[in-house]
Amino acid sequence: MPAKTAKKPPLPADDETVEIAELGESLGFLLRIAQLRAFEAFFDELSALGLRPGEFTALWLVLRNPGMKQGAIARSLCIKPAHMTKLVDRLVTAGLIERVASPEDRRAVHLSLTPEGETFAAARKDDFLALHQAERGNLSEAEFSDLTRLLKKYSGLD
Amino acid sequence: MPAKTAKKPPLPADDETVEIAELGESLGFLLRIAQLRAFEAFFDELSALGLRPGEFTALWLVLRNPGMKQGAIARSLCIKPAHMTKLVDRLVTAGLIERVASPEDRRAVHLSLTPEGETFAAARKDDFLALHQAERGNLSEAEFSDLTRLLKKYSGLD
DNA sequence: CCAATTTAGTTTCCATGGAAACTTTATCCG
DNA sequence: CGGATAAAGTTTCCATGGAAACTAAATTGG
Repeated sequence: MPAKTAKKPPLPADDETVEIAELGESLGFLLRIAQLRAFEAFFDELSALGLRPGEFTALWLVLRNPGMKQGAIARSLCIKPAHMTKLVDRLVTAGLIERVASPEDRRAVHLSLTPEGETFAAARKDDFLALHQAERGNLSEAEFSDLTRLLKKYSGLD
Repeated sequence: MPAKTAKKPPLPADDETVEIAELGESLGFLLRIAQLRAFEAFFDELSALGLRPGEFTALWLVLRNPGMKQGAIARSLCIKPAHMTKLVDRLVTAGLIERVASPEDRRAVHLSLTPEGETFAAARKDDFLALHQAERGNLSEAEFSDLTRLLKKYSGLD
């Protein structure tokens, strides 16, 4: 049986070692795996919050942009309108944010934190910073900053 | 109406420009946005294929690891067993791969390409390489290679 | 100023993918 | 050997998120 040359030691073919081959250069694949890791970090750190990643992110953005229209928040997070409606519903039900009808445009809705939401965000600020540490994983500070810079450039967020 | 100045200068608050703030340093957020871009690249390039990213990836791995057990493929792609069953079902229905009962372990299933699958993979090899180009997007060769290296390290794929 | 178009958000429906329970087979250990 | 446990896949059910159709309101062109 021909030795299945893996990258490091010339492994004999066992029935578990899979040759990833070109996938190791596939950005789509690597991004998906990396996102799984990042989700793990999120839940390790913030599972006690009762918020999922999307909800947490939206809450944070409302904190930083009080009174912004729902659609503007959704676009900046690349969340589709249909999804945003449901996400905001959950945050409203949780008592963290509120919808305010726009005086100038009666179709539009402005989002802001409730007093409970303010309290919640203030209390969780440290968790958020801890999350950034946890997200770094096994990367050095410099590697982490390279990685975020490259991802921003790739995504067109510069 | 005030001119809506672009992203850079210290903007007065208009009702569309959202302050991303700390999210710009959140790896989870950046990975999600980057993955959306990568999906766009995939569909721009390979939409005519009739395969979704996961199916395409699984097919490629079976091509590179013929006869491997279904579970081993699933683990290496971080696909859960339940999902893998459905994904393989679709590829079998499409006539591209086949399940072969294992002679040593009657619970296990080995996957391999059908002749149609072989033909398909051979014909699409160039598309796969073109996809890698498309995935690079606006990154230079060096940046792309840095990015994939950092993602692999972060994901523990070294 | 009114019809046509566009926009904000919601609703409904569907596809993707995970969790848990289950079936069948293999392994472990007394 | 034979019961307990573990493992490979599958099935069922559920949560997440997108597409399309819809409502209501704003804008635009004639």
